[in-house]
Amino acid sequence: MTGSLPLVLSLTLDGVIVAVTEDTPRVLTVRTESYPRLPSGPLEPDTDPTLELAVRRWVEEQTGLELGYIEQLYTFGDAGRRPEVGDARMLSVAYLGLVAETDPAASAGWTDWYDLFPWEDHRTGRPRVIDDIIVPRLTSWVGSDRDRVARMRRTFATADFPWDGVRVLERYELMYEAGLVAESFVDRNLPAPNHLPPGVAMASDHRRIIATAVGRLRGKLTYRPVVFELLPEEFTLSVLQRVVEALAGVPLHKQNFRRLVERAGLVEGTGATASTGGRPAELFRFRREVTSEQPRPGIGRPW
Amino acid sequence: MTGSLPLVLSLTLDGVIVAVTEDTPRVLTVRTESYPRLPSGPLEPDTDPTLELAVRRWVEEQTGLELGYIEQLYTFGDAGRRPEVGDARMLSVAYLGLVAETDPAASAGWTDWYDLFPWEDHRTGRPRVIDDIIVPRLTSWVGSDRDRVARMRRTFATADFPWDGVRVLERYELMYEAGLVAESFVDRNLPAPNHLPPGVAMASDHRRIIATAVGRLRGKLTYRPVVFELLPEEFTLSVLQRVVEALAGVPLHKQNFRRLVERAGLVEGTGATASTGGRPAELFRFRREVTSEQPRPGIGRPW
DNA sequence: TCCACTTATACTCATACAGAGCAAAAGAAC
DNA sequence: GTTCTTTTGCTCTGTATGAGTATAAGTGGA
Repeated sequence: MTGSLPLVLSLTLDGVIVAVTEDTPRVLTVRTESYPRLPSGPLEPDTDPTLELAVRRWVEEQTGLELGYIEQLYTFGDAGRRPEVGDARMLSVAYLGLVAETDPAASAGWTDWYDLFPWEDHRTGRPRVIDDIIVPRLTSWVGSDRDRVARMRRTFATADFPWDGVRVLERYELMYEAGLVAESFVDRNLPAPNHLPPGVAMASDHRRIIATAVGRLRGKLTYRPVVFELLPEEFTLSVLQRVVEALAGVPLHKQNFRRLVERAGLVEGTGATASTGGRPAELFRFRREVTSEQPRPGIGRPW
Repeated sequence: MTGSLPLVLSLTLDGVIVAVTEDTPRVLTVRTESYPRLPSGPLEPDTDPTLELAVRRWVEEQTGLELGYIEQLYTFGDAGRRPEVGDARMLSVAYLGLVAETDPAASAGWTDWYDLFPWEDHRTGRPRVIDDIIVPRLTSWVGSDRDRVARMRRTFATADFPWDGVRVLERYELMYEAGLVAESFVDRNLPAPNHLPPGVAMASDHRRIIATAVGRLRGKLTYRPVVFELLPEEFTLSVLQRVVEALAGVPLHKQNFRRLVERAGLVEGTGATASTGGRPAELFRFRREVTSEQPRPGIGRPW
């Protein structure tokens, strides 16, 4: 037996590619026979000069999309994170990318954030599913464990705690531990029960990775002008607001949002207008110069 | 020749372990014949269940310290990040740990942040080295390149730009590119010139990793109560303030700092006092409960 | 043509909070 | 006691945010 030593360590790159269309944030996924997965593949040590370029390569190969903005998200490397693989130790470095939506190759498609995490969309109020299904089921799992009680309160905003859009991963992990997502069972080779709360499952720990990405992006919105990566060259302030709301998952006060964006010098009017069904709206474009003018541009933290 | 195939991929874990004593933030380093390095070592796929535990293990083996708080920092994996290694592709996952200072084993020691980055300490005003040495040398390297001009302005706060303590990595990278740190030369097997700005060099890209850690920690201070990991059980508000100032690298307004900390409910008095050379100060302790009370505790963002 | 409706935009007001400084309190050193 | 040092309490001001009111400028239908 020559040449094939057992692989003890393998490194995969996962891309969480986000776009927003029709007020819905979506993530790029690859279809499989079972659960959908993120575009991903191993690092080629000899030909991929950087991890980032490797992600770009895999995403393009599997979905046909060329990426613009991209940043490293997290490295996942716990033993048993992919029980389906067995002997090899899987490590994966996940990246977050943002694109203005375009059509991917046929083998790929877009999956709505809020199909993955229905409890995360608070734009039209607190989703019914939280108090109708999730909190009751969590409550019985939590029992009288002080720590679990605190986690539930803080993540799902029970007992007067305010909702914090950034805690996406904490919420997912709580539900995972409590056996409220399909992955809790799949990972242990158990059949998923019938009456789980809604929420599309994904392969491996990809839903967890996406939860990390959603939280990161929501946080970043408030202190870096990343939204503009998701928008066309020109846009109305309402469109901008709706994209931000879609990502943040909460509604924003329209007048104050405008004030914030304009005061921060993030945009400049183009003179042109777009008809909207009501009074026509002025078109704006992102002022790339803010980066070199303002100390830390971003869309404040009203949310 | 049997059994020794070329290693194509190796995974190392690096720990950036921070402590603050005598108003100086320090990072745990291991002495070597040449440049000091971070405690680090490869992942043992069969015995390290998680990356985090592997870091803890390596740090303890090499320095004798047991870690408390720890979080993942970044994964470095560019080809050529360790030119000294040659054929193997090195990947490293860095972690940031915080401890109340104790004595490490003899082979290890503490290195001051501000010996590594003398330009980062603005507690007693803008360091002379910036305008006397760094900015002049950068200016000639920058030339008329628009992008470089903007980077210098934003990172080193020239031309009325405010100083941003978080941009530690950006500053280090600018200096690296401009050939103002020893690593620029070491990495290319060139002898380092004599008249570099002050700043202790480290092995491999470890100074870059520490720069990442410093920036991350400075940022995190403002929205998570992490300082307390570095403090003893009981402390005066002045001690707390000095530790925060040491990390942030900027002076804080004493009265406002107190107001902030107390209003946030981060601490509670113990009744006891400590003599200080002036009026005795009350001793406080961290209120761990804030985590479950406040939505996002931290020490505001006055800095 | 006029009216109802929709969306965009301008402005106001109360409150909270950050930045800055003054002043008193409580000990130590002499 | 007096002086010095550090802690602690409090005030004042400007600015940013949260929330709401009012007006502008289109569309579509009666």
